[in-house]
Amino acid sequence: MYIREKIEEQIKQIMADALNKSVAGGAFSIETMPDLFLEMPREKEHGEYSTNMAMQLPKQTRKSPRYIAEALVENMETEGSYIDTVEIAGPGFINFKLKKIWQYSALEEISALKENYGRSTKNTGKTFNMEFISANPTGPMHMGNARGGAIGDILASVANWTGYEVTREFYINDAGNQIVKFGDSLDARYRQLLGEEVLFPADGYQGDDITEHMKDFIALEGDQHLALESHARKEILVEYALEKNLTQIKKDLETYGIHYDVWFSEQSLYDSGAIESTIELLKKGGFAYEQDGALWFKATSFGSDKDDVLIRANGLPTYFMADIAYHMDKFINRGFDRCINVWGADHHGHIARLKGALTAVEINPNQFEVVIMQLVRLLRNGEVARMSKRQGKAIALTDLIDEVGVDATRFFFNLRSPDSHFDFDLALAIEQSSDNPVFYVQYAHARICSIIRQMAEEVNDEVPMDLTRLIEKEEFHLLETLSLFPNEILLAEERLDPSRITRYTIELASAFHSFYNACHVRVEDFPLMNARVALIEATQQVIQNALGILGVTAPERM
RNA sequence: GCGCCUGUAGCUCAGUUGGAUAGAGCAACGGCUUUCUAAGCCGUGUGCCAGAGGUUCGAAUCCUCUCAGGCGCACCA
Repeated sequence: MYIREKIEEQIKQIMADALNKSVAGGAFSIETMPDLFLEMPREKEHGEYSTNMAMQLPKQTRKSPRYIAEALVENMETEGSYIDTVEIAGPGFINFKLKKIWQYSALEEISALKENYGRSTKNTGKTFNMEFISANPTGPMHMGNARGGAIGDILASVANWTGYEVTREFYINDAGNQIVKFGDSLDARYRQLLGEEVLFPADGYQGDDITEHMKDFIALEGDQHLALESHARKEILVEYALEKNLTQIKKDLETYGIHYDVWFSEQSLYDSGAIESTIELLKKGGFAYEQDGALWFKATSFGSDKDDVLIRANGLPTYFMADIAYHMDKFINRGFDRCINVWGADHHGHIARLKGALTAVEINPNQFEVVIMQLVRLLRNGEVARMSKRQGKAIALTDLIDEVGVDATRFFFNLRSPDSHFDFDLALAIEQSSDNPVFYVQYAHARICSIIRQMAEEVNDEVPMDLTRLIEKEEFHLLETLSLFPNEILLAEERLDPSRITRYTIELASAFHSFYNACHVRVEDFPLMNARVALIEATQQVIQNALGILGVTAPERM
């Protein structure tokens, strides 16, 4: 348990005791317990913690907030606790100021836990499935996948730091309509390249990669497949190109710093019979019915405004159908406690129906959550450019990484909360200026490493370090920021918002840079110097841990 | 028409799930280096929190409506 949690628990206990004593002493009477809620006031003068408990009670006690607060404070036993002073302020806040030693405890925790500082056991023993990107394997990864990749991968790390056993998973849409289109497109290019006059399908994939695949394929196998019946030929072409694409996708994502534990094939759901058994289950439960030759799911029974097709009149299951079977596999066959998906905003309409379907097959829909990210808008020369794989104008993920670098790409795509609409200004991202906050954070880290290198010979172990010598306001601010790291990870997990970690690194770097400009580490006074060395080592450690979660490197020199 | 997301400083965004005087970065201006990395630090402004009602001790935050932008509303995914 970290120092902040210890203190918070202690204060809550003291609050509860004071409440009981006040009631026992006849100051007022209550019917229901108020929330023992602590907040961290923005203003320094209001102390480290504050509670609005007294303001929750006037209604049931018929006393004024200030009267209640005074009674509570009078009955507070703070002896031997971290609390230094208790004050009543404003309309009835009770503010707690702490003894400064608590911040030195935070520093000691970091020195002791090192690369594990920030980890917690909140979710130990539970499993967490993180599915993200899951793009059609019909072409290379593009910039639109970069945001989902960063969010999903970092959220997975965050979950792991809170104790979850995490599985990163990519769902390969290697079945269904898109694959049919893919096959049609490949086939058309194949035949065109071999001199046949064929019309390219209007809704086909027009990207150069399709043509490239077929050039390579022809170089390997010639025109021997022209004679085949079209269906059989497409199957061969798809198998060839899919394999190529997947290999490339895996390679590109590894470059981007993403490693998946599971690559789950949609086709395997058909092969294993999972689709069929899911259909049977839905039918048996009375959640599926036939109409117009199709099989429908009664989504309206679960709050949707219309039902959805499970199996088309042509006999082919829909993507929705496969998705139900897929999530049953996650929850029932593999027993995940929690499954999180990252989806683009254009898919938000699917959440309700999939949750409905999960409810139908007796899975608690609250175990399934979707992080909706707003789509990336690409700005080129101030103009909005749409990204579309079909038009072949998408900027490839690899191109983006080549130009901007992995660190900046991941950092930038996780800088804002998934909810926020995001403009990716190509010119700005390519420009490696100080506008890019990743440099700011890395610079802080490199700066510390540089000092530590130079201090290595000078640290005097004979003289004990004295942490209580750290008294400058910049030192306290840095200590306080360091102590917030475990909190930030828990908040990022609770709110499924990994961007908090990125913003935290900026805050921490800022606190360090301020310290650096105000205080010298290399001073004559050895106890102070050793304490400051401990402080910057802790800072270095936390920056390293935080950047590690982000998948961004922490350079020792810049 | 219906649903979801968004609307906060000139720009990009935070805002601890309802708290006290609404904050950062960028941009603008002015300062800081005989000493550990100036890719840094310090200082100076700006707000009808889109708008109107409501809920209560208290609202950027919750509810209703209006306006603006994005995304959905397929036997596509």
